[in-house]
Amino acid sequence: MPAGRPPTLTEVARLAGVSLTTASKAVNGRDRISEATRRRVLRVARELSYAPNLVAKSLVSGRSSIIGVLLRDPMVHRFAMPILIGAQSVVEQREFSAVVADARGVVDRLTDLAAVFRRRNVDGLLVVGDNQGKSPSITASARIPCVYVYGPTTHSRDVVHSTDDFAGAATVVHHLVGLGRLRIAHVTGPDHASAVEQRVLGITTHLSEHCMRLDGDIAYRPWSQRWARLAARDLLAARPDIDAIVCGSDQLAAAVLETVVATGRKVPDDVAITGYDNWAVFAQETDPALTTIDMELEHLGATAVNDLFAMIDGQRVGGGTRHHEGALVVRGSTDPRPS
Amino acid sequence: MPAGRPPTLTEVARLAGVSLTTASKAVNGRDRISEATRRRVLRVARELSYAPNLVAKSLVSGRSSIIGVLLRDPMVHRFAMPILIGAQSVVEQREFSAVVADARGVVDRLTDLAAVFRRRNVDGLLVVGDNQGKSPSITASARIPCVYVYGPTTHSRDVVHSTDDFAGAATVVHHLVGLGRLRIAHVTGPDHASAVEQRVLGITTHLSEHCMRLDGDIAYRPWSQRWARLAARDLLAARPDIDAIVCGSDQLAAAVLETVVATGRKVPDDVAITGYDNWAVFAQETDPALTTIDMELEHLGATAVNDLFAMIDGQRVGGGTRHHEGALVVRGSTDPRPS
DNA sequence: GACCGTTGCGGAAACGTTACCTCAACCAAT
DNA sequence: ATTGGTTGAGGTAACGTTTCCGCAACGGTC
Repeated sequence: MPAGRPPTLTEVARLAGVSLTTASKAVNGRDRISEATRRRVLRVARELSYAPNLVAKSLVSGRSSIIGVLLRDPMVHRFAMPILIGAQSVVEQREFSAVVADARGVVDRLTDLAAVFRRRNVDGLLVVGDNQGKSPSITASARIPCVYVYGPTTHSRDVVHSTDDFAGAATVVHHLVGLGRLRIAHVTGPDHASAVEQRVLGITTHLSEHCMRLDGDIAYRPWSQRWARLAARDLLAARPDIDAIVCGSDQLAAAVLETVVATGRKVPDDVAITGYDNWAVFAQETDPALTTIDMELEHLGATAVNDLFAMIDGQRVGGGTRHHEGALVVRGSTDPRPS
Repeated sequence: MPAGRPPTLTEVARLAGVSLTTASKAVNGRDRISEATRRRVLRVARELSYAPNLVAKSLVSGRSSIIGVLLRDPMVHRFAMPILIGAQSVVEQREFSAVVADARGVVDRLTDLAAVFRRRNVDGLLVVGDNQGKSPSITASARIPCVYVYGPTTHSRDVVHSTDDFAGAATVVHHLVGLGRLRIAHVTGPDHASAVEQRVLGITTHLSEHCMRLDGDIAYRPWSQRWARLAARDLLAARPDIDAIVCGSDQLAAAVLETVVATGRKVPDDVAITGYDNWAVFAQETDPALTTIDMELEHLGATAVNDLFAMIDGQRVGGGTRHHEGALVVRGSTDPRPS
């Protein structure tokens, strides 16, 4: 029954017998309007199922209630999506929309994409980076509020929300030490990745507080089960009395666990194993399931966008990096209790 | 050095000594303007690094050069992201942008989100569904071009781009039969999923063309390695002479392969194993790696958006479902040649 | 009772752009 | 030389809002 074209505020005003200005005040909750008139206008608006043309609104106000989301590298599918979902939920609460683009790993494109978004009057930019290395700061060239998530930038005063890899890894070690594990080894990703580095630091720092150290050399490997299996085999050969293996990801941990079990050792009785990421298809599918760190990426995305909105609302938001600890998820690979 | 506010076309016109209208013609490549004037205007535009205000443009033209992307259920992370990437690349080529929202599995929200997008003047809608079941058609209520991807809708005349699960599964079987496999079993996902159903149909149809049939009962299981391991164990016990196992996903196949190898059988010599999805973290990490079907989701997304643009451009696009076959990727789990 | 502040409402401008129309100048054909 | 079509250019309306300002009515205060 509604006409082909959606109703305009002018039509609402005419039907309600008021001026365009008054109708605008009514629907926007402005003052200088009587309660009776407001109700009358709102009733007509509802009848026509009027909805403001956000484009026009944006033009006159200079604010679009759209934020731009820039994905540096969609290769990190698995991590970008939860962040996006978390961000999206906040965006929606605020009755904003999110336009999304990805730079396909070409960092220079971030600046170009930001420029396009600016022509669309976006009110802010969320840049989803990469915890393996730094993303270029586009804050200066963008001239609108920018928040970075899941990865550092080249500019230290940028507002960055990152996972706390140091603390996460330390938590894992704390858990293992609490269980009485003494000979702990580490199998992880490539050593040039900053997340890997931070986690190693977290592990070694925490261990040395207990006057302990990692057993054997740290196995820096590609993020691959194939390599993890080899690493585990080598490790068990070199250090047959190992009693815990901290892995840099659930993907690695799944392969390590499989290999350890294949040697006849019991998990967790003989060797406890931990992962990182709480990636369900790995963490919940091994036998026993993996103790791991959930980085709470949805929450990370949501928090980052909240900061972005604060900046959009004109509040002063201090620069620097916010670290999100994430949560330890204890499962059978370290804890023998039935889960 | 540019001023705080981006330059407007009016400013370009004034500096170039022409009227606003003429400047508009120049930058938009309209006719009724001399080549000399156009060049002069363009030069000034470049100097000021003028870029049209897309919001204003959208308001007057009624077209925003934005498309809306609706995710029915972000749970299917793994599949939605490549589709999004593929879609995005076409969107970008056309100098469009994409606004994204997800319905978090609540299908009714699709309609609401579509309404919000319409207030933003989006020129079309891409609905990313789910190959497990039907998504509600929002074509009628949206009143703008709609294309659905990765999952059927409730309305048969909708433009839908889907993976061809029937053909994909048939291709796999064809490959196995060509390798001389005679006793083929099937381990797959839950039987209420339409993709599962189609694949089973593809398998059985193709087999019966060769006067063959599946060996043993089809194992319908959750999408889980845990269940796949059990299924494989049962299968090998019931049919110890099986020589091929077709799996409904790489995730299942990885667990099945692991279990088969654990019984001392050689893959592919004794038992060939196939997956589905070409999900790298599974398909390329087993030993040997998995022969599988790559659904080419990026291409699927791109093709769907191309159709959407055709509709936006006013071309008539016939309703119905387009099936994308995907590609067979042969690896060591079926083919003994070194890869 | 004159004055002033408040309240309710509407007129008009502004946002930056495109589309439509008009107008003058020019060239070619009658 | 008049006509008629084409070309380059500009004036103006329109898109749907919000915001600024003005105006009338009203109530209270000295």
